[in-house]
Amino acid sequence: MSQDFRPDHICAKCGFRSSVFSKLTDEQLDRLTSNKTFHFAKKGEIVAKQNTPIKGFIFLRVGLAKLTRTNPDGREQIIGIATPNDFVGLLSIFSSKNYQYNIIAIEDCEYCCVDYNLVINLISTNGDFAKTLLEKISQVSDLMMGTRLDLELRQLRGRVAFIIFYFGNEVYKSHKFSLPISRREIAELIDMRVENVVRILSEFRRDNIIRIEGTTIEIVDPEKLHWIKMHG
Amino acid sequence: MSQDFRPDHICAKCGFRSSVFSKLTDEQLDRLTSNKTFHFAKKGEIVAKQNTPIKGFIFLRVGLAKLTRTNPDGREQIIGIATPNDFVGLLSIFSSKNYQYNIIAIEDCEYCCVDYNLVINLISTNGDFAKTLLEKISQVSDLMMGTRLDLELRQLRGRVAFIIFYFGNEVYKSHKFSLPISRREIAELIDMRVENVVRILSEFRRDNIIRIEGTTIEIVDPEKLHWIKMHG
DNA sequence: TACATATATTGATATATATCAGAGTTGATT
DNA sequence: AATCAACTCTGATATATATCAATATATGTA
Repeated sequence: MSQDFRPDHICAKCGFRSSVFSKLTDEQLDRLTSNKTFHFAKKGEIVAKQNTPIKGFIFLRVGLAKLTRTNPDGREQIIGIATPNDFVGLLSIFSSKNYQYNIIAIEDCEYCCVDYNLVINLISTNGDFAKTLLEKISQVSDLMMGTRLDLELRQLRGRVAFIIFYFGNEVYKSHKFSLPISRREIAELIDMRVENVVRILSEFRRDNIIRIEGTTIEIVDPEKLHWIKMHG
Repeated sequence: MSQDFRPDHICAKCGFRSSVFSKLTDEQLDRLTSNKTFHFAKKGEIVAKQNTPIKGFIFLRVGLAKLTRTNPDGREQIIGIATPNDFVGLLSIFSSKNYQYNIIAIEDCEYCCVDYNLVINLISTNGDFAKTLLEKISQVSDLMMGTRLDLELRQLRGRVAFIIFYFGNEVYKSHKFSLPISRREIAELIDMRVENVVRILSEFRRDNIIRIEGTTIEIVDPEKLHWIKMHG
């Protein structure tokens, strides 16, 4: 985890300006800019660790990260994937002094960390900002909960189709993309076993629904994939 | 859903006073009191309906309610149980104009409904209140998400044990209680089939872990139940 | 009371998923 | 080049869960 203050990075010009921080005054935004730190994380590096103190708000600018949870029995669970311009770990940031999840880069990442107390202060002094933040938190948690509930209804084929669809349509917005996570991680993300992930991917390939070359996946038959996602 | 203004119910003396509304001034609390409505809902009655406009913040005072979701394929999913002094439907209230879930009484309920715009106004004008509300929302969503993730890891026996434990320890705080939901509803809550709920309950009874008399359940062997909850 | 309707229960069977075993593949390190 | 570890893949088998069928029990209602 390297750090770089990058004075050239002005929060006002950042992608976040348009969403959560849109209601801040110029003065407040300046304060934000001078109280943030800029970081890099290489693929595999830990951005935040479960059960360690929350230092600040983490905003993912570039790359992908996974949110994971290590269970008492040692089993790893991936809760979700964070994409650029996401608040990460927003869910638990107000309910606990510690991160509830691990945040781990699954692609090389750039992210900002904004001081916790500054944001708390902004909430108290800027009601519109507080409201915008509430909306954002509500959206994030709603989306995550909805995704988990959707997944629970599906059986394995449907879940695998779901996750391929997700990366193709939501993350990379292309029918051909390089899967950023291993088969094991897919299994951890959609609550199944590695062998079955592999098996079903092979099945999809055999049925000409997808093409697989190394880590690259190409969706050949989106309609069939979508059907499986909905009815599999 | 009957309505009753009950002038004798002063928000300042309500259970909520101590949690979310603790940071309000007396004047603000007065405004709250005069802008809330008081309601009853009999067991089975709908308090709020999925995809209908959000009227206000619903605070459950007495009774239990279930949060449900009707899926495209008609399958019903219970997301969670709301207990007295809970905000209900808090998750999506800021992210959508419509309720994302149904709220249905599973016991006779009393609840308050506070005008949406008033709360929004309080957020903008009272930073400490905004912060408290953020914390509460964060807690609620964290708890719900954690519960879903916990359930996903378990197989059927573990899930059934989980839910009996939940009602005994969290809701009724007694080893003997009357189950407020049907077998079907248990199945919808922990994502399994009615027949298997029944089967596993019978199994628990046969193994002298619980006793069943009609809707009444008595936890006879809490240790064994807890073991199954954790390792089943 | 009698009827219709939802719920509860159990057993037999089919299906879905996990587990186990083994072999091929890749990537990093020495 | 050799080695190791993690990942990928496939087949055989065991286990968990869903489905189907049938009956019993409750619950509400005309």
